[in-house]
Amino acid sequence: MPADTRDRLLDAGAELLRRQGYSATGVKQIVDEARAPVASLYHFFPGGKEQLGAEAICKSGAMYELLIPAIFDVAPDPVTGVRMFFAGAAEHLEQTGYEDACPIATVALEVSSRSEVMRQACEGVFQSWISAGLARFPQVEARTARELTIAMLCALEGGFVLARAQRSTEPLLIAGELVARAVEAALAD
Amino acid sequence: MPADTRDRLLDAGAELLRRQGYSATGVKQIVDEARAPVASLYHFFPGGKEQLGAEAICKSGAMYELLIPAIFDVAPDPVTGVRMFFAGAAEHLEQTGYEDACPIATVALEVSSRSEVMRQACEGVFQSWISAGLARFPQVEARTARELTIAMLCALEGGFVLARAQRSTEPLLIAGELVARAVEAALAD
DNA sequence: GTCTATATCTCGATAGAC
DNA sequence: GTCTATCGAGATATAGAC
Repeated sequence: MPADTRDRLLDAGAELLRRQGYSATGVKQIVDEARAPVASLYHFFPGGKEQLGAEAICKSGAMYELLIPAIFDVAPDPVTGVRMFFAGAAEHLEQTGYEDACPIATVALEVSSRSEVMRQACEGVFQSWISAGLARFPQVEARTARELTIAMLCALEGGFVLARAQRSTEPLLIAGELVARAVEAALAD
Repeated sequence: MPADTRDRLLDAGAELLRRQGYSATGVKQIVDEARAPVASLYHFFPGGKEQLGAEAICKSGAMYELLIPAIFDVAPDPVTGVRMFFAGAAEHLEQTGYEDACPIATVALEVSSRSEVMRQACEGVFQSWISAGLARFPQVEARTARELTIAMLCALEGGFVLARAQRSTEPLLIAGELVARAVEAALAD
């Protein structure tokens, strides 16, 4: 039983946005991938490509956010959690031929100056990730937890940039180790 | 005395790639910005948009690379150098309305899976940045210097991603502080 | 090297029948 | 909700005169 057309469009859009970004992704490509007629896209998303894109970003963001507790909850401690998080990202990236990195990073860089709708969608996702990450560092004070989370996200996103260009997981793992040690130091205080 | 047409095309292309990425930048837009005829683009760059793009990325990369010694040389020590580097990036980003971030990051994410020519151009730039950064940490052993440099670039690139989406320099400064402390710790060993 | 003109294609989006 | 057909614009690239 296939998901309904609206869901298929969102999922197809999300996947294409993740891999090629917003500008390079055409509505034709989305509907083909979703096996949906063109008219359906404009039926479900009267705002066209931009509305579909924004909703796809939000959905991707919510899915990806679930990884944070999923990984940290099985880790023995936050430091190990950080290492596992980056190792998992590196493994997935490699297994997908360096295609599946962050679901929103490309779009965030691309359209932040060109579409306020898309930019705000990305901003919302980052905010939700920061909130979710914050909760993983209850041992330190709120301000420190916030900074550690933001630093972790920066390291992760930047790691993806270098890793995709170099077709190597090395930058991602080095960035992860940097964050792990920072968390370690914060917990020691 | 204006630069010759080829240079103007490269500079215009580099600026547009930095701000909007590869897919969103049209050749028409490049020649308009460069005040050059369309035919000139194909005269100087027979490989079309892709060749111009790759050369623009390389040129941007070489320019940006000069910032590394320019900043670190006037800094009293590497730790301060790192802080100044991130502060400078944050200031420039803010002053340009969050437009001028990394000249190659957007392209690196966008086309790494779609154009091998462009991907290799980005990879080459990152390699050269790593080499240049390495030389700024002569106090530690080569392996550590390399890891610090890569971590710094990851933090910088990721900081740009979050900063552009959030229209705030906060992520960039937090990421810079993370790296500064890591350098501090490495120098203390 | 630069000009004008254009070929060919794909883009996002819409119309109207069903 | 889905179909077919198509709009107008803009994309990359090329041709041929100068």
